[in-house]
Amino acid sequence: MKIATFNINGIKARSGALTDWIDEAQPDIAVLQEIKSLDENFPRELFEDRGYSVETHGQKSFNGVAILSKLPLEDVQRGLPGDDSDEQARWIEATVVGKQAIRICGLYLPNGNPAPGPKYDYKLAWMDRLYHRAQDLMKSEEPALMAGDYNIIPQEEDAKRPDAWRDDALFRPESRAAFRRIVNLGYTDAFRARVQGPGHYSFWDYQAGAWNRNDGIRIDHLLLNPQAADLLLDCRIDAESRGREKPSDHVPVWVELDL
DNA sequence: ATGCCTCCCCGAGGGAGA
Repeated sequence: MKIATFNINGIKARSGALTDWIDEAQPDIAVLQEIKSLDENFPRELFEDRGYSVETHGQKSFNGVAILSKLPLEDVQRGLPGDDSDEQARWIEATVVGKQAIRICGLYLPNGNPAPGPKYDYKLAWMDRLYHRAQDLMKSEEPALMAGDYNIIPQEEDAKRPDAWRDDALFRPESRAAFRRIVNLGYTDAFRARVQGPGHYSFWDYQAGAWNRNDGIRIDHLLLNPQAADLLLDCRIDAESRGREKPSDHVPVWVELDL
């Protein structure tokens, strides 16, 4: 089973690039971030016509996440637990049953810039809530995966120019420590379980020819709990899609699981 | 890079992204 994450930077602007990618990559499941759309405005028929079930958690203009799945999506939950006053649409999860069941979580972690400041405080508070959800998924002892735009550069090797990101909310020590605190519960960064070394990125800025200079960062991740990591067959970044017409600034990252 | 694009709002130009 192929499970992908893709920050599409607006469903309205990306419907063509997204359906092209889906038709070629044929993911069984795709979690999407930054749909920037209300649920009622999401063009679900584009995906239903291709055989996908569609669940969205959108908001007007900003953020918004979705799950597409060729198998039924069960027990759908919207919103990350831990703060009922949080109105930003950044979390959706559902269960999919293949050879066995897996809990699929799609997330759009706050950017957090400028740091320090209230947006950075929100990022770290959100990551604390994520830690608690990750803890519960660990306790379940059932396969679970948390995939999305983490807005975290885990290590220096995950940026072409780490010094340019030193004071950025994506790379500050507190951000990386909060990410490691979650990983250290026992999660596997699927990409790093399959590919080592520098030069592998999932985001390139639209500005200053970042793509042409391969000036990227790796911030889109799939974290697997131990029961899901047992099933890991492969993990890849579809970097090539960044060079196409009207691309997102992120590219898809996917795992193949023995499910 | 306190911002070189691109997205969204809609019908100008500002906020947000990373």
